[in-house]
Amino acid sequence: MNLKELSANLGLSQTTVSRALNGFPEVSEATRDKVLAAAAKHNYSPNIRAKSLATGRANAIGHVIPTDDRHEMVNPIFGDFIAGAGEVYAANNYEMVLSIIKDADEEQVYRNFKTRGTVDGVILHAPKMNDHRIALLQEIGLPFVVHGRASGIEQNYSWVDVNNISAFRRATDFLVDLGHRRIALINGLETMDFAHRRRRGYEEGLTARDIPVDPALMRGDSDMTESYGHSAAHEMLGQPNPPTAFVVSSIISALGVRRAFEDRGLQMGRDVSIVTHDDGLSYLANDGEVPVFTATRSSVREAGRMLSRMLIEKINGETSNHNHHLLEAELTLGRSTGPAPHN
Amino acid sequence: MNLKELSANLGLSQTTVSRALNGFPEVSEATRDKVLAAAAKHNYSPNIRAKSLATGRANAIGHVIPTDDRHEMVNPIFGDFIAGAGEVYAANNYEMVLSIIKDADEEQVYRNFKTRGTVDGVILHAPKMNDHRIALLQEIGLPFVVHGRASGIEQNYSWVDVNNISAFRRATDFLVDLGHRRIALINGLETMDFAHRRRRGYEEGLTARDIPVDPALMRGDSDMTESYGHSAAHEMLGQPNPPTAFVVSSIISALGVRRAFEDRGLQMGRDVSIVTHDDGLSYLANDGEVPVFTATRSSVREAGRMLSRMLIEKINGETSNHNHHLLEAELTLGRSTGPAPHN
DNA sequence: CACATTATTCAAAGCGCTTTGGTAATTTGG
DNA sequence: CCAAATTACCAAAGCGCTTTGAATAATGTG
Repeated sequence: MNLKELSANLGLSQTTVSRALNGFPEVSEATRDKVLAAAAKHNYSPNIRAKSLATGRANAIGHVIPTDDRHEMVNPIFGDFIAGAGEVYAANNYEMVLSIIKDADEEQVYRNFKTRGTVDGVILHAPKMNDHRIALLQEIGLPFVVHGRASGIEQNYSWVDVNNISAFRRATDFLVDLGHRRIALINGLETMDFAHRRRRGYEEGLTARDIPVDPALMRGDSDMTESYGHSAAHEMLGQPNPPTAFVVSSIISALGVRRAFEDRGLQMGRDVSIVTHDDGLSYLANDGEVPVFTATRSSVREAGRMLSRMLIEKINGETSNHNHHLLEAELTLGRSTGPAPHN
Repeated sequence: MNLKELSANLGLSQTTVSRALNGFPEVSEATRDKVLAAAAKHNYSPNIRAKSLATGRANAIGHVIPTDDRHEMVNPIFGDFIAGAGEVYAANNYEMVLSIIKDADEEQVYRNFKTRGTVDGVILHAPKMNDHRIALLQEIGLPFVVHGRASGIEQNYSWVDVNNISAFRRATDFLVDLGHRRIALINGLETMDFAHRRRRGYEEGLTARDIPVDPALMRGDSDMTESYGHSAAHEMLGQPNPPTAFVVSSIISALGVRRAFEDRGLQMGRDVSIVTHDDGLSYLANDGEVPVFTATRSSVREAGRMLSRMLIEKINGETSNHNHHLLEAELTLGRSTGPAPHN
C-alpha cells in the first residue's frame, strides 16, 4: 500500500492525504479522521526512502566506529551508549546507522554520509587529542556532537563529557587520604583524550601532596581489556617497591587487576586497593548494597541519551549554538579500598 | 555534485554516466574512463536515497535488539557480533541499521522495515524457544537469517548456531571425568533457545553417568551478568551439600562465580572448578599461554561474519535454499578446573 | 447581494537516481 | 555495396513521497 493507492482508495488527492498524515492544519478534521482510519486499516507506512528524497532528510543518525589493525575491538561501553541513544531515536523516529570501518576510511565515510545523504548527523566517539575529525566534520558541514572532548582543538562544538580530571583527582586524593603513597595508574590509550585527562587528574592529585610521579607506576598503552589490567598490575606488583593502590580507567581492566591480586595472594581492600572508573555497564553492575569496587561512576547510557537529544535538536535547527555538558562522576565507596598497609 | 550536474559537465546524458559508473557494458571504454575521472575529481557519490528509491534496494541490513523492561541491556556479545558483521557490510557496501526497541514494538519494527523499505533484510538475534518472529518474518516476506535456532519451530530457515548441546555435554563430561559429582549449572535465561540446549547438554552429561539432576544446582532465570554469576554461586556454595564444580553460560557470569569463590576463600581450580562458555569477547580474552578459564569456545565475531554473508547472498538471490551451520565449540583447558576435592 | 476572506482540496513539479525503449553511427556479412 | 547486426549513446518515464501554486467551496462583511 502506497500513498497513491491509499488516496485513490479514499477518493482524495495525494496532497491531502499526505497533509492529513503529517498533521498539517489545512485539512478538515473530518477528512483527517477518515485518512488516519484508512491508513491504520491498511497498515500504511510511508516509504522512507521516498520521503527522505523528497524532504532531504534521512531521519537517521550515524555512528562511526573506527578500528585499526591493532585495536579491532568494539569498545565495550558502546553497547550501553547506544542503548541510551536508541531510546531517544525510537522516540523520535530516527534510525541508527552504524559503520564499523578501518581507521583510514573514516574520512571517506563521513564525506559519503554527507553526499549520499545517508544520515542527518553523526555522534563522534572516542575523540583523540587534537582530533582532526572535528575540523573535518565542520568542513563537510555534517551536524555532529562529540562524546568526550578533544584537547588542542580551538573550534567550538557540542559535547558531553565526564569531568575526567576531577574524577581521577578525587580518586587519587582519596587513596592518598587513606595513606597510600605508591599509587599506580592503569589507564586507557593515552592518545585518547579522556585518558590524557585522567592522567592529569591523577598527577595533580599526587603532586598536590608532594608525592613524586613515578613513570614505573603508570601504564596507558593499550585498550582497556581484562588481560591488560592483569598483566600491567601483575608486572607492577613484581617490582621492588610495588604499589599499594591502583587507579584504573575501566572496570573491565579492574577485574584483571583484581585477578593479579589473587595470583599474588593479596587481598583486595586490605593489602592492595583499587579505585576504578565505572561507566555503569549493565552487565558489570557495580552497585550492590556495598559495591565491589570503589569507583568514580558516570553513566555512559545517560551520556548516550543526552548526546542523541542534543544532536536531534541541532538537526532540527532548534538550537544553533553549541552545548557543553560536563558530568561530574560520583565517587562511590566499595570494598576495594582500605588504608595503606604499614610496614 | 549530483548526476545531472556531472553529466552536464561531461556533455553526456545521465543514462550514459549512470551506466558508466555502474559498470554496464554498453558504454565505450574511452567515455567510461572520462566519466570515472570526472566523478573522482568532483568527489561524486550517488545519493543513496535516490538510488534506493529507483532500485528498490536499501543496501542496508537491520538488527533489532529488543529490550523488555526487566532486561533492558544490550547483550555484551553484541559488540563483537557486529564487529564481525561490520567487516562484511563494509566490504559489500551495506549499511547496518540498529533498532533498539521495546519488546512489544518488535513486530511493528519488522513490518515497517518491509513497508518503508528501510532495510533489505534482518539478522535475528537471541531466538527464544518457539520464537514467533520467524513465522512473522516469513509472513512479512523480509529476508532474514538467525543467530541461533528456535526449537519448536517447524519452518525451515537459515541459521548459524553453536552446538550448545554438545558443548555443554562435553563440559559436563569433562568435570565428571575429573571426579566431580556435584556440578552446578549457571545458565542464561531459559526462555532463550541457547540456554535450553545448554541445559539439555548438561543434563545428558549427568544422566549418562548416573548422576541425578538436582534442581538445587541449576539457575537460569536472569541475564548473564557478573552479579548474577556471583549471587547464584554464592548462594549454592552456602547450601548444605555444595557443588564442587560449575558449568557457566557466559564468561561474564563466570567472573562473578570466581568472585563468589574468593568471598568464601575457595581456590578456583583446586577447591572448586569452573567450565564456562566463552564467546571470544575481545575485551575479555581468555587466551593467554594458559587461559584463566577452562572453556567451551566459539567466536561470536565469526558467527557475525558468516551470518552477514549468508544474508547478503540471500538478498542478492544467489541462493534460494536455506543454509545451516552448526559450529562446534572447542574445549580449551585453562586454570579453572581440577580434580574434585575428596573429603 | 456583491465582494473579500478563509477553509479545503487538488494537479503537477520536483527530489536524484535507474531503466526502458529508442535512434544514430559504425561494423559485419554475403 | 547494401541489408543486418552491433555499438554507443540519449530522452523520458518512473520510483513514492512532499510541496508549490491554484482552484473551488464555504463563510463573512458592509
